[in-house]
Amino acid sequence: MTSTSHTPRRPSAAAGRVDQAQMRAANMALILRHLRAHGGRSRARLAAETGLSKATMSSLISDLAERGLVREGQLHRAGTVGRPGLTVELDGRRVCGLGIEINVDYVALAAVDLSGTVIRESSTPVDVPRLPVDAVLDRVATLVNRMLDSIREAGLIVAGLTVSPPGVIDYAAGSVRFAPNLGWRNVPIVAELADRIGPDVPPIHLENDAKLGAVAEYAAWAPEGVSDLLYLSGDVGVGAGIIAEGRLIRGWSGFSGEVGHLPLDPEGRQCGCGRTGCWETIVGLSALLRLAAPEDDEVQDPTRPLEDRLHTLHTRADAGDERTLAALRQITDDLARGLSVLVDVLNPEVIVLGGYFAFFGDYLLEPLGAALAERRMDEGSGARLVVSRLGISSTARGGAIVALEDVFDNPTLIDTH
Amino acid sequence: MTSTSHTPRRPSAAAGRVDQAQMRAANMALILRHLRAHGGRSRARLAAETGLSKATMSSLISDLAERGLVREGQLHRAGTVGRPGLTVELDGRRVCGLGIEINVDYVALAAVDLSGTVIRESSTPVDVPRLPVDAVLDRVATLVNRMLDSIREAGLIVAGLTVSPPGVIDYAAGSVRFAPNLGWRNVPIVAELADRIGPDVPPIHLENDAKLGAVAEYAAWAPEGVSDLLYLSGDVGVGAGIIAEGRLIRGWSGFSGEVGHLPLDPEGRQCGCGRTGCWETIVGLSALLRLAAPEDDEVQDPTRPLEDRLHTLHTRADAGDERTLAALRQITDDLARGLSVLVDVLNPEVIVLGGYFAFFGDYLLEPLGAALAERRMDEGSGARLVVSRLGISSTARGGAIVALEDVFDNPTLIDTH
DNA sequence: CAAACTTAGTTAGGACACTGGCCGAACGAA
DNA sequence: TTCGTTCGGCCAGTGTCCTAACTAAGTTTG
Repeated sequence: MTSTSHTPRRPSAAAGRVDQAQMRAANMALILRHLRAHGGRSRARLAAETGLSKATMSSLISDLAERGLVREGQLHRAGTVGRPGLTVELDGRRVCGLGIEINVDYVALAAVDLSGTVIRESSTPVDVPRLPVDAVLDRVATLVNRMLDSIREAGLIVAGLTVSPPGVIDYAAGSVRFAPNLGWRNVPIVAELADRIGPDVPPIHLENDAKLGAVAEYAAWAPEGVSDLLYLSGDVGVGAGIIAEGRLIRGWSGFSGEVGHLPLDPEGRQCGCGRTGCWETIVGLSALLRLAAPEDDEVQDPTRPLEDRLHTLHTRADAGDERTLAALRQITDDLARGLSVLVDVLNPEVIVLGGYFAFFGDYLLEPLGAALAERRMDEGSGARLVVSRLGISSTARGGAIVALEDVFDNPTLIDTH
Repeated sequence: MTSTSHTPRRPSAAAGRVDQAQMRAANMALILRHLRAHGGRSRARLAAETGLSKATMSSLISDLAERGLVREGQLHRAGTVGRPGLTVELDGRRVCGLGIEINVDYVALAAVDLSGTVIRESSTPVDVPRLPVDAVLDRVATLVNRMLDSIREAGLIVAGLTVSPPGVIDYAAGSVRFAPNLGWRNVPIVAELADRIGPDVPPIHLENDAKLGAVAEYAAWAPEGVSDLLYLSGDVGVGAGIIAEGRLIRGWSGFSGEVGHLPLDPEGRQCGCGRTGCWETIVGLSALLRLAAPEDDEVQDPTRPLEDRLHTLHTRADAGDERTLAALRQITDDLARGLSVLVDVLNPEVIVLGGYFAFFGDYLLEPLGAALAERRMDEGSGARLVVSRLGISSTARGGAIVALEDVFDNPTLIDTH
């Protein structure tokens, strides 16, 4: 259990073998997922809905209860007649996952328990680019250890950690290949953190922010039956997370959804990546600020907190400031062009806008939706466009969920009390 | 077994339940896939490689052999000492799948057996747009019935059919929603064909051509460990098929990979779809012909067979004709722009060019590869660019493979001899 | 040339997971 | 109070995979 796992899962022959233990684990997993998707219900109803027999259901539920993953709730009157059942529901008091977002000027942590409740959350200002890598890792490890202690004191097991650095990840090596905004290059973050976290290191996963955003949003949409979702994170950089048929699509080497550098700007501005015409040069945060205000305007002052600056812009838009509104219109147009590409390629059912796009959702959503609808080739090809409700914490939250996913895949990973 | 299944598989709670029969079926499926991916080998080696015990392997193999899915081959000397093992390999003499491509001017059929061998192939000229829908369906059914009879006479079971119309599909209804080049609208093709094929109708699947091309190509690449592949079909229309982590990505309603209408033409030509600037207006077959020759040139003569016209163009290019070469260069540039979008979004390991792109592979491949490599953000983000070797039959072949996939998913669908 | 060794495949016994039927418990309705 | 319904537990039965021992068929060694 102290092994660090950071490689993306690949289909492999050995993994496919099924024996009785795995059969039982798979059925236990089925019950957990069913409870997560549809909420608490009686054993009898679970049996009917999953197709398992009542006897098996009783056995599996008592097994899950011994592991502290489910608990019995109140009596529940299903119909009008007959003996009422005892509600079985996910028990959040035993297991949680922990997500760690390392960003340019802060480190955010979020712990989510098995029932999906955020039980711990923290955000700590850290000037990452100015500090040596070692110092940052020490700082992160301290924050993580503190939270681990607090969680464990409360009697919970941490099923896993997910670290999310803002940059290009080498999954196989468990390292950050390149994080321009941090000034990091080839940092073996998984091994370094594992060394600094002790003595019991939960498995450490590594994933990028847009993918984790997609996971966090998908957790909210899955109960409604959505299985194809696209998450678009709007920050200085722009990235997408893709969920297809309920699974996170990572691509061959984890670079799926790198949409910030799609060549979509006909005027071909210079991008930080060295190429020209990248999408994020026209819809990224810098583009909004540049379009909405002159260089010496307060919203372009990097010493002011970003949230305040966005708030200022939003207030101006609300007051009818023409330049701000024009900037938002421009962003909308350019966003629509890129989104229409993503819709054509991926055909998602739901598109979730995150980051600063979410902040300006009231201005972007409607015209964007109209622009997309206009391009619709056919009923069914259009997507529902919504705004993230998770805010800044979506990355850390998604990380926690990814870590928990291991338990939902195989509940027997958690030992009996 | 006579039910027609055409809906895309969706994750569902009931499907997840595992019992002992499914455990055995899953292990049998594992063996079949392992044999398909790695070729014939002894029971002992299969046991070691899959993780199953030798005893279980013996039992499963004899079960599979009774169903006619595997057979014993020659003695195979693994090491130097010890008893030599008997090779177990896929047996193609019992089961096959049948793919049916309905195109504008022909209907192509391909039957592929369990071992991946194409055992029947046919292509029949049919002037689909000129004929009433009923007449076309009658004609298709006749062709299918004839091939079914021939296959069944040879003692094979047809595990399933896959029909591929060139148009927008309604999976849920099993119908062709709109096929502009055929003049079809709302044709319930699955039900109509099921009625006309008798008396034993295998399950009928429905899938579009680019997706089937991807499936057919993936079948060739999977043994090399590729699990993320993009297939790009180049015809008058342009479409993509996406394989991610070994699975065909259909999108929410089956419209994934509709890349022909990506807004990538800065000059914004009018497209048949009603919008402007669609990718296929600059890289589709019509664009090549328009760029390479004047309107009254023989290559633009629709009465000549397409293959001849392409051949003419290729000969001209070989002879150094400047206009043809310039056209190919232009196509290359525009193709690269779109492909780079797809690479950024999907991060495939392999990109397979099909259709007319494959025909001009010797001119397109190298400059395209260079253009993509130039845009590479990082090692690992680049994709291998190759040309399809399957040619025109890839759609029908992919259809046959899709039908066979049911057997690879659950070998117990095939009864004992 | 025969005994020892090595590897392949089969057989027997055991552990274990799901099923199905039966039973008591708990409740509403008559 | 009695009947019918539903919930959940219990137990025997079936079937799967696993381990271990065994037979089979070669090679190597003395």
